[in-house]
Amino acid sequence: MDDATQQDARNTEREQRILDAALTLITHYGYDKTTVDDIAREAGISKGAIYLHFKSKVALFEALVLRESDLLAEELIQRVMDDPQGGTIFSIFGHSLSIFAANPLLKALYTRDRRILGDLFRSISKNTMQEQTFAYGVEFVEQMQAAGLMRQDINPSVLAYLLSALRYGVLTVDDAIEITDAPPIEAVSAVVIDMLHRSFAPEGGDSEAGKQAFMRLIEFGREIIRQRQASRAQ
Amino acid sequence: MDDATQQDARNTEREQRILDAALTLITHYGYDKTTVDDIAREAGISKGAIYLHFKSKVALFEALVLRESDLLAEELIQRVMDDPQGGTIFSIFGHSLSIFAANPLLKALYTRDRRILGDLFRSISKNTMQEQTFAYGVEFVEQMQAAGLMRQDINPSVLAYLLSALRYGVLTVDDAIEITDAPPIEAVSAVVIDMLHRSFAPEGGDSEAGKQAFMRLIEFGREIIRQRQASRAQ
DNA sequence: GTTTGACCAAATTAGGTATTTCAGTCAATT
DNA sequence: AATTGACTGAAATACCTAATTTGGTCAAAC
Repeated sequence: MDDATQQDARNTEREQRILDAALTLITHYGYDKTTVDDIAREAGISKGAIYLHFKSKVALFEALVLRESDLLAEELIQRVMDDPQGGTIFSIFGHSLSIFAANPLLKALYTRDRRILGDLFRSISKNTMQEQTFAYGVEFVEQMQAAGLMRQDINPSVLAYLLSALRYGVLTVDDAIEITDAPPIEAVSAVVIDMLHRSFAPEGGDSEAGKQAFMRLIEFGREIIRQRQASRAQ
Repeated sequence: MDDATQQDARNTEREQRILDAALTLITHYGYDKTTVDDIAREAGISKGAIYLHFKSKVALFEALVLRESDLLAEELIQRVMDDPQGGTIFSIFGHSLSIFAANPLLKALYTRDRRILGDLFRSISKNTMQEQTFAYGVEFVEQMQAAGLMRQDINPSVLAYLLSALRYGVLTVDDAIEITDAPPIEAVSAVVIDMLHRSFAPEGGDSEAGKQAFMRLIEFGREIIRQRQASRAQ
C-alpha cells in the first residue's frame, strides 16, 4: 500500500467518524441544536477539519443521508435474500418497515419529523426526502402490477396510497396515540407481510415470471446503489 | 306544544346554531384563533348569550366534540347496517375511516392536530381524545377475538397496533408525504375492508355466533350513545 | 325574563434592543 | 502539507415594555 492510498484510507476513515458523530448528535438533539463544533468535538477533531471534508453543514447532512440510505438499501437486500419466505415485493415492504423503524435518521426524514430535522423541514423539498426513502408511489405500483408481482384488479393509486399510509402509520402512530406496550416492530412487520400477501399477491401463486421480475427488481436496486456510490466518489 | 316545551325547543335550536358556528370556525381557523365573540357573531347572537348555554369556551368545545362524536357513531351504525356486505367488524373499521376522514374536528382530535387544537393539544390528555374517537386498543381486539369476529391465532397487541397504525396513517399521510392525485377515501376504505377481511377474518366464513356477536357490538354502541345523551340532558 | 355589549383583569402579542450563538474563514501552528 | 482554533458577520435568541386581545361578568336595555 503506497503513501497516497494509505492517506486516502485515513481520510475516508475520518470522514466516516465525522458522519458517525453527526448521526449520534443529530438523531439525539436534532439538526438545529447540533453545532458543527459539537460534531467536531464528538469526532475528536477541530471544526476547521470538518470543512476539509464537507463544504457546509448542509452538505455534511446530505452526505450522511446518502450514506445511511445506501447502508439501508444494502441491508434491506441482504435481509430479503436471507429470508426463506422473502421472494415477494411484500417482504421487501415489510423488511423495509423494520429497518426504517430502527434507523432514526431516515425515519425522521421519511416522516418529516420537525423535532429532528429542525429548519431543514422547510428547506428540503418533499420530493428530495422521498427519493432517499424508497417511496411507494403510483408509478411503482403500476410497474409491480405490470410485472405480475401485485394483483392487477386493484386501482394502483388506491394501492399506492394504502401502502404509503400503512408505512407512515406504523412509523408514527406511537407519537400521536397512546399505545400501551407496543409490540416489537419485527412482529408487526411479519403480520404486515402476511396481510399484504393474502390481499394483494396475484392469484395463482408465484409464477416463474414473477420470480424473475422480483430478481430484476433486486438487481435494479443494487444498480442504483452502485451508481450513487460511483457518482459520489467521482 | 305548551310554552315551556316551545321555549325548550328554541333553546336547543340556538345551542345547535352555536355549535355549528364553532365547528365552522374552529375547523377553519383553529381553536386558538377562534374567539368566543367570533362564534357569537357567526351564530348571530351576542357573546353574553353564549354563556347562557356554556359555562366556558372549553366547555363549549367539549360539548361540540360530544355532539360530533355522537353524530358520527350514529352515522357509522347507519352505514354499516345499510351496507349489504356490512356485517363484519372490518366493515365497521372501514366505514369509520371514511366518516372520520370527512369530519375535520374528530379527525383533528384523533390525530392530535396542533393546527386545529392549538393550546388544547397540551391540556387534553391522550386518553380523553381516544375515548371520544373509538380507538382500537388491545382489549377491544381481544374481545373481538373471543367473540369469534377476528382470527385468534394473531397476537392481539400486534393486531391492535396494526389497526391503529393503519387508521392513523390513512388519516394523516397526506400531511407529510407528497401524494399525487390522492384517491377518494371511499375507494381506500373499500380496499382496506377487503384486505382486513381476507387477512383477519376467522377461517370458515361467518358463523351464526359471529353474526350475533356483531349485532351485540352494534347494540352496545347504541347503548353507549343513549347513555351519553341521557347524562348530558341530565 | 331575555339578551346585550361595555367593561375588566389576565394573558397574549408586538416591537424593539441587547446579547449570545454559530457557520464558515484563514492566519498561525504543528 | 495538514490541522487548528481565534475571529467575524449574520442570524437567532433572550429580554423587556407597551399595546392589544380576549375569556368571562353583569348592570342596563329590551
